[in-house]
Amino acid sequence: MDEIARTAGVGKDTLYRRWKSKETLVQHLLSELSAENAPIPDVEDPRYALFIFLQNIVRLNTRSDFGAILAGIVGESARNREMATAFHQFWAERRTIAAGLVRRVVGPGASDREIGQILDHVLGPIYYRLLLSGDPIDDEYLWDLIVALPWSTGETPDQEQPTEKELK
Amino acid sequence: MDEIARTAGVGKDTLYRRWKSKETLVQHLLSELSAENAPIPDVEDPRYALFIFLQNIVRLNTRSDFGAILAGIVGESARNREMATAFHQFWAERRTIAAGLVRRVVGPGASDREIGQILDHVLGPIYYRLLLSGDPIDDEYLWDLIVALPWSTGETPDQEQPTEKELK
DNA sequence: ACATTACCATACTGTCCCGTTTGGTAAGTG
DNA sequence: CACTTACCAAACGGGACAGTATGGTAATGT
Repeated sequence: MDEIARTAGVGKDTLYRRWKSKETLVQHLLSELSAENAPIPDVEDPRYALFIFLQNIVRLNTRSDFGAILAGIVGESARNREMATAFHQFWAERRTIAAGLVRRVVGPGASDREIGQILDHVLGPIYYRLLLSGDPIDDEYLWDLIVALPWSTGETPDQEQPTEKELK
Repeated sequence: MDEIARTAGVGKDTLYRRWKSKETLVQHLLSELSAENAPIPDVEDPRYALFIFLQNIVRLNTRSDFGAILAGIVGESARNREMATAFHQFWAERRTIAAGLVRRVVGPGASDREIGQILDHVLGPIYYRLLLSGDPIDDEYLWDLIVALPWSTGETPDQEQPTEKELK
């Protein structure tokens, strides 16, 4: 808090006038950063859109302080009940966003439960590597995740990956 | 620390005589608890063995303080470099154990990279729910994870799940 | 019997950090 | 000008926690 106020050139007073507690601030911060740095890609191909989305998530977690913040919240949620609920609510928001992308990939026939499972299959390994094992995540890994989606539409996807240039 | 000493009926003095710092204690604790509460199941059926293994992981994280400890370490690893390396090493150990179980499921033909990916597919969703989304994990969910293994041997597994009684 | 050692329990120190309070400053309003 | 409002900065209070120090107790060794 002190550091946030200092680096923001703002009084802690002002922070607490805008947000009721540290938890609400963090929750707002997570949603804001996520929406800004990992938005819904404006791409027509469903799989490619999902790929870019995942790529942005990885970039956000590895190239900025977001990953460290996230890890810190995980630890704090273990002891702080309010923080835990705020954290879970954040993930619920993010999941609905990602669910739209996934549904475009697997088709509208999938049930909510199926969509949820697919989300776990896509996001789980990513955050498992980011937060726990520490193994690196490259584009090929992300693409394999998408290709391996169990409920993918039957058409065999071409394994070719988009070049770095296309991402921008 | 105070709580550990108190619940253990031991003086904090003694704790610090046996372990140099809190970090070393926690590291020892992780390996010990994992090996003790999530061992390699002595079951002949590979999928069932993997199922029990995952079930023990979930139980360890939800029914004891292990989950909270784990989350705390995640947070601390974000700022403590030594803790991060020790943490990653812990996961490497655990992965090799789980890799043996997975290899029994998918057959000896799988490469190390494939095994690694499968491990991510199995463990990722579990820890994603445990640490991040907070969604509950029941036996059906675990079984679906195993059934969905992309490199499973061709035989279609029967969806029937083992009863609670068989677990002991 | 005496010294040493191991040990539990508790108190203590230093640190960190959330949230509040206070003092001082500048802008806007009547 | 008087008054309110918003704001930064710093200090403060309180609680949590890691690690150390101290006192007392029991066992062991000589």
